[in-house]
Amino acid sequence: MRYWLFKSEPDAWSWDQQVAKGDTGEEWSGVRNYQARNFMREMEPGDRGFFYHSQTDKAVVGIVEVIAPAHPDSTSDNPRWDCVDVKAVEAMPRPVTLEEIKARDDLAEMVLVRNSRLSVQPVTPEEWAIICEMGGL
DNA sequence: GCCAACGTTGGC
DNA sequence: GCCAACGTTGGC
Repeated sequence: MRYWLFKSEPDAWSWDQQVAKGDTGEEWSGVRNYQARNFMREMEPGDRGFFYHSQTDKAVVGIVEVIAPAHPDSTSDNPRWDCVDVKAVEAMPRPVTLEEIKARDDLAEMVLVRNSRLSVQPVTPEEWAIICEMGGL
C-alpha cells in the first residue's frame, strides 16, 4: 500500500464535499498535468492519501482512500487524461498546516514543500506517520 | 494582488 | 528539437 497527497482548492472541491459523497466516493477529476496523472496511474485501490486544501487553508484536512484504479476522466474528451476515484476515510482531528510542515526538518523533502504546484504527489511512509501524529491520529 | 516557479504551446 | 512566449498555480 502506498501513500499520496491530493491537493484541492476548497472553492473547487472541498473536504466537506468529499465527505458528503460518503463511501460512494468521487472521481479525482480535472487533473491536466502529466506528472500528476502518472502518479494516479500508479495507484491501487486501498492506497491512502492526504486531502490537502490549497490557497485559503493550506493544510492537510483529512484522509482519503483510493477506491478505483485509474480510468478515463469523465470531465475530459481527451483520452489522455485519467483519474482515480477516492472516498473520505476520516478528518484530521487537527488540520496540519503548511507552515507546520515547513517548520520541520524531517519534512523538508516533501514534494509539497519542494514542488508546491504538483497537485497529486507521493508521500513516504515516514512522512505519512509524522503528519498523522501531528494531526492527532 | 503580486510574483516566482513551472508546464505547455508553437514558431523556427 | 530548441527556446521564447504565454498561461496557470499557489504561497505570500
